[in-house]
Amino acid sequence: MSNEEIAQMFLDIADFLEIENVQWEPRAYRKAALTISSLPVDIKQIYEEGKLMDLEGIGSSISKSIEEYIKTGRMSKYDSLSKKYPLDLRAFRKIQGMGPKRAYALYKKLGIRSINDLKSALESGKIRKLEGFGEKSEMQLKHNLESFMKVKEERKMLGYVIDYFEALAREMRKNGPFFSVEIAGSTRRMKETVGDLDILATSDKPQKGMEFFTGMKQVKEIIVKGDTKTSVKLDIGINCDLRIVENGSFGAAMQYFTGNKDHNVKLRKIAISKGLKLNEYGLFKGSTSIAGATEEKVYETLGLKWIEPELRENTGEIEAARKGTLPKIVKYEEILGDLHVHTKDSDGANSLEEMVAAAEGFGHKFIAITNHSKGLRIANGLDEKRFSVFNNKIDKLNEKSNIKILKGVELEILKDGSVDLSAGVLKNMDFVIGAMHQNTNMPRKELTNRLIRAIESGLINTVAHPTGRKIGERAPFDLDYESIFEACKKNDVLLEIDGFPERSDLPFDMVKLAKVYGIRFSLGSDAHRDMQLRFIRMAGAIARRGWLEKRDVVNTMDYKDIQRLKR
DNA sequence: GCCGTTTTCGGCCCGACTGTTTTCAGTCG
Repeated sequence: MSNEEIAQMFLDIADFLEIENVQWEPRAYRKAALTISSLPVDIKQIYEEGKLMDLEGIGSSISKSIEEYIKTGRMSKYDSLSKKYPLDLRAFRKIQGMGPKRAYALYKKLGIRSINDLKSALESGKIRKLEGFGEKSEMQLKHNLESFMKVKEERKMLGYVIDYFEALAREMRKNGPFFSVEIAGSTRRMKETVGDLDILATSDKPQKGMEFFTGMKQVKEIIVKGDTKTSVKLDIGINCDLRIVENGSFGAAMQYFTGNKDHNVKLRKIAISKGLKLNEYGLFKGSTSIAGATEEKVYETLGLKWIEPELRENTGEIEAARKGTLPKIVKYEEILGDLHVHTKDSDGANSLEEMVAAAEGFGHKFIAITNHSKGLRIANGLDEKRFSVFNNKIDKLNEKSNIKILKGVELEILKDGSVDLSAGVLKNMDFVIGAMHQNTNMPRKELTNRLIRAIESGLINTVAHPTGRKIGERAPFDLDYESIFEACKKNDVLLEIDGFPERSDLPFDMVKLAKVYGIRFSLGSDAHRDMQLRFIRMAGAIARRGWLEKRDVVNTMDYKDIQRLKR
């Protein structure tokens, strides 16, 4: 049982109800599904605390369904509907242009239940003869089915594609018939993963703008093309939407296309409550636009302070903007260095000198080299002897280096919570990251105690990638995070935000939770080669999305103050 | 089915594009 499973069941129910032309309920179930799939904790835990109804979009009826499923492993509403409509909606949902109604029409008329059924029906040419379908629909479905089979459309990790995105926007600015070109959407919010790229432009020649865009070498395929909206598939396998608006609407459009959806819905409701209407073209009183050229004016007219894009997730930022209590989140340029970097002395690809030179190129003031310790054999971890030789090398390099190199280690936290290097060696280190890499499938209580013992040892500065999750690969550790946070606070131990894309750990929602405990954070790229130093930006993004301020992030301090951190 | 800065009842975001339609339904974001 997982949050995702329950979320999928609710999405199925929403589709079933849509087939039955039920009004509004599909929306309610979809909202509940979204809430559940984005929970940072197991929903069972929330159920056990009796707090299901506190969740957004979950009321008495849906919470009863969740309870039934947790207790019995079945959900009667889902069971009866899925019996009535035996369709593989989960697969169909992933095919562009295949909504619940079309799926049902195909089932009713041709008995299509699965992807395979759909495939053979398409091959036999039966679909084009159906009422409501035609040759073009059939072609389109064929095409979209193919791309579904080829790549199971997945989200990309932003850390890997953001440079490509920005280069694309730069090229449009430089050579296209646009006044301005800006990236919006989840990229602007700096979400860890993105499903597509949203670009917004202004131009007095929208048609020419769209021509230019669809003719770019990165564009592999045109999905839809109009004067204001065009969607394409890019060569890196991700869709890109371009919207062109007039200058007077640019702020409203930036607001609208930055999202997220819930944030926007709430803003529109505020507009309605003031007798106004908000859409991507502006904020309107009747048919008169009273704001729209800038985002600031749109927010201001709604009685809100402008909200940083990274905060726009409808997790309290609108209320804070109304009350004027928004945090002054840490700026990217306030992050002065990187506190988690490897060299080829353990499992990195570049030498110490190369990494330091690259860090200087990135504008860092300092960098902590944190190679693995001996317990992590697979990563060629260093023992006491190798560390003392390596640290001497750092001392020497520091004499001529333009940036400060901190002596660090990513220290293995063993099964019993002890660590694998002697206190003597650790004393000479500037920055110690404690990490669990092995035997992490222990029961929750044991794993929690193991980590707490390390936190209380007085030997580590920070807990590396605290949840251990890897996006799309590995689930987070089964830990009692509240106890971990309490222990960190009590012992003045930091939590790391690891910006390596697959890790993105702590995740931003847990950063926000941990901040409440008064914990401070260290940011690291976890770079294993020079170019990966760029991932510090992603760590900064998570910090911002977690509402952290400058004082919450030790990377904003002078290196001398980092050396003086308590251990 | 959910929710409350009008409301415990009566609303629920809204516009673009496409295809198969002679005026709109379905899908998407």
